[in-house]
Amino acid sequence: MKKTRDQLLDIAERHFAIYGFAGATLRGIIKDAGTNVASIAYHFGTKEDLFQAVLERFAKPVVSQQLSKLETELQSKNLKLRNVLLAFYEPPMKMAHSLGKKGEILSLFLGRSQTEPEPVFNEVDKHYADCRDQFIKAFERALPGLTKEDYHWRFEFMLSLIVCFLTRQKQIRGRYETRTDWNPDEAINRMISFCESGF
Amino acid sequence: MKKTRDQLLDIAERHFAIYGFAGATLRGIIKDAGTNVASIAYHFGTKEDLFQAVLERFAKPVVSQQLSKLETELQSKNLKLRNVLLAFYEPPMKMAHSLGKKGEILSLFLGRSQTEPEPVFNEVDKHYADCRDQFIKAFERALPGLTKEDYHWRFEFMLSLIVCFLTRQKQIRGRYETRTDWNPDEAINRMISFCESGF
DNA sequence: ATAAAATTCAATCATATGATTGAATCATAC
DNA sequence: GTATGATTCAATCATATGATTGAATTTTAT
Repeated sequence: MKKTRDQLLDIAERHFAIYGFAGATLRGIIKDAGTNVASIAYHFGTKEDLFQAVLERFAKPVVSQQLSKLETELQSKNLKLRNVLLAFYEPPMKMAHSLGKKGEILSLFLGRSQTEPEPVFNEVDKHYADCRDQFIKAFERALPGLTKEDYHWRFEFMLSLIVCFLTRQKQIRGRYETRTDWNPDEAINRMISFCESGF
Repeated sequence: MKKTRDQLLDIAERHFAIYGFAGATLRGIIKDAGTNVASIAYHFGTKEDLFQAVLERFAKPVVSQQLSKLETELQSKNLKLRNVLLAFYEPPMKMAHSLGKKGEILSLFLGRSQTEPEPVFNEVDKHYADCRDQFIKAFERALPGLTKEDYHWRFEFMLSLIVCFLTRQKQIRGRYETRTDWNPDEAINRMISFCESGF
C-alpha cells in the first residue's frame, strides 16, 4: 500500500496538470486519493505548499538530467549544436513518454508550468533559471558569433516547441493521428531538425 | 448605449487572460467594471457564456485578418513560404503590439487559449480549425513534396513560437530587456526566419 | 409627458472552497 | 502490553463563488 503522502503527490500532480492551480481543488484531490482534507494540511500545509511539493518532486529530476547530459556533451572538444539540443529535449520527452498515462500528466504539468499566470508558477522559473543559463552558454560555444539577443531568442524558440508539444500533445495527436501511442524519438528528431535549421 | 456590455467584455477579457477561466471570478470582474453581478447574467448569461462572448469578439477578427492576408498571397503565382508565414504571424502580433497594454492582455488570452485545459477552451479550437486547414494547404503549395505529417508538425512548430511568445512575453522581456516596449517587426522577423529554415 | 421596455441594482440563495480543530486510530519503541 | 508519537478522520468555520430574484432606475418610443 502506497504511503498517503506519495499518493497525494501523485493525485495533486494530476489535478494541477489538468485543471491548473486555480482550477484544482483540495477536495477533488483528496477524493481521488481516498483520504481526508486534513491530510494535506498535515503533510504539506496549504494548497500552495502542496503545489510546491509537487513541483519539487518532478521538476528537479528533469532539470538535473538535462544538465548532466549537457555536462557530458561539454566534455567533447567539438561541441555539436544537435547534441546540445538533444540534451535539452530528451529527458523531458523520454520521461513523458516512458511514464505512459502518468507521463502525459507530467508533461502537461511541465508545459503548463511555463504558461500559467498564477504567482505560484513564478517559482517554476527559478527552477529553470540555472538550466536556461547553462544551455545558452552551450549554444554560445556550439555556435559562436551571434549576439546575446540572438541566443536568447533562439533558446525561447527551442523551448516553445517542447512546451507546446507537451501542453497540446493530446489535442494535436487527437487531430492528426489515429493511434494512441506516440514515438518520442520521432518527435525529438523533428524538434531538433527544426531548431537546428533555425539556429 | 451598450456601454456596460462593452466594459464587461473588456474587463472579462483581462481577467480571463490573467487568471485563466477557473481563476477569474465574476465578482472580480464586476468590481473592476464598476457594475453589478446581475449585469453579467443580464447581458451574457453564465460565466461560460461570458467567456464565449469574449472569445467571439477577439478571435474572429484576428483569424479573419490572417485568412484575408493569406488570400491575397494565394493570388500570387509564385507563392513564397515567407509570405505565408507573414500572413499568419502579422495580424496577432501587430494587434498585440498596437493595442499596448490591452494588446498584452489580448495576446496573453490568445496564448492561453491554446494551452488552457478547461473544456470551455475546446471551443477555441473550432475557431482556429478552418484557419489551420487553410494555412496547411498554403504550405503544401509553397513547399510541395512533403508528407501530410510533415506539414502538420511544422504548422504546430510555427504555432508554438507565437503561442509561447504571446503567453510568456512579459516574463521573457522582463528577463532579457530593460525597455518596456518591444518591436513587433523584429519579433515577427525572428519567428519567420527561424521557421523558414526549419521548414 | 407618459407608458413600456431595457437596464441596473441590492439582497439573497445554495453550494464550494481552503483551512483548522480535537478526537480517534495506528505504528513503533520499550 | 503499554506508552508515546505519528497519522488519519469527521466535523466545523469563515469566506468566496456562480447564480437568481424582484424592485428600482434609466432609456426609448409614441
